[in-house]
Amino acid sequence: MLDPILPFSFYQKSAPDLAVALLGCPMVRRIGDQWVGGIITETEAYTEDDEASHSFRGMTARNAAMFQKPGTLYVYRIYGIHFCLNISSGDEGRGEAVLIRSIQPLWGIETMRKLRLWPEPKPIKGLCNGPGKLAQALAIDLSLNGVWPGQKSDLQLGPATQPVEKFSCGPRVGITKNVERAWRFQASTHL
DNA sequence: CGACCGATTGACT
DNA sequence: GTCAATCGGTCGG
Repeated sequence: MLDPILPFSFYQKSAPDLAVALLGCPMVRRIGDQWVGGIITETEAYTEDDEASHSFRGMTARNAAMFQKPGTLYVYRIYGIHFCLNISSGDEGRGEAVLIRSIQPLWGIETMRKLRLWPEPKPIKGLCNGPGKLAQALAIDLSLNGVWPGQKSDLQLGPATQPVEKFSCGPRVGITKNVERAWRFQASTHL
């Protein structure tokens, strides 16, 4: 587990600001009595006025967590087979969130490898570098949807030990609307 | 109610 | 480069 964890006030930022602030932060997930995870390296921001966002057409049963208090986890199923992890941002009642796209795996790599069904040794690089892969490696599913990542939670985030000084912006991946909005953020240094 | 599509991935040509 | 896997939201009849 992490100590300290990110406080509520950390999440009280606009989605793009939070997306940048989360770069370099550790994220861990409890698997049995073990904690696995790594450092966040890539994020994307989504807001209510954004056609590419699930919250664009208002609150539904699926996206309700986006409108809950900052920090609340929003997990949804994509293409019927994968899960994506998001973190609610902005004020409560606003449908904003940050998609966690990639982490640098650091802790419990063997456990994550098993969860990803990797019998053979492969480059660690491909273990968590994508929202679906990340969710599989950390066993993220709908049981985490709506959860606030606190001290007692099975998923926790902490302040960056070594803040990210350089990052790049670019178009978000896999969307067809608002493609000109460069709200994908990637840490430049591999930490 | 049915058709279509999506904040993805991995296997295959 | 193409394509299937397969769930739930959205839109049209």
